[in-house]
Amino acid sequence: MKKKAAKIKQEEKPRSTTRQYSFFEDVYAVVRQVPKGRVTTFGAIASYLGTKLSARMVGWAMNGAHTAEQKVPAHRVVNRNGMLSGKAHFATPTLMQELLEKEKIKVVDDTVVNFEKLFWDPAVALGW
DNA sequence: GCATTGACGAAGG
DNA sequence: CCCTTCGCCAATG
Repeated sequence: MKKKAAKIKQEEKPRSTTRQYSFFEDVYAVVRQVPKGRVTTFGAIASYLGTKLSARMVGWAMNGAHTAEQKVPAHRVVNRNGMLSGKAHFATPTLMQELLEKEKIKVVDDTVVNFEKLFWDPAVALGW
């Protein structure tokens, strides 16, 4: 992977509007690294990127995920409850769940079963 | 350029 | 325990 968000923390980026993608790429990079059969949360990603206080931005980044050139396994990203909060943003309301089930992840009532066990923390997996 | 919104999250009522 | 409010920051109207 050419792009990595491994050491964004030390990156001192200007808050200029010139960023355009920096933030988004970081999110995509992390999400793409989520192992199959695992899930992560907006908060975990946000925290890893150093913007834990604004998990919403991660959501926004995901909003543009479908326009990303490279696929982004957005279905592996759920909210802190393990709920498929973004399922409504997929092509079909059931697509997200189907993709997860394809990875052996059980989904009941729009929530990932054994979410705590399947939770993949980028801060830990990628090395904080 | 101000107001509203949003795939979140934590706290308060 | 359910619902509302607030914070965060970028995008959009």
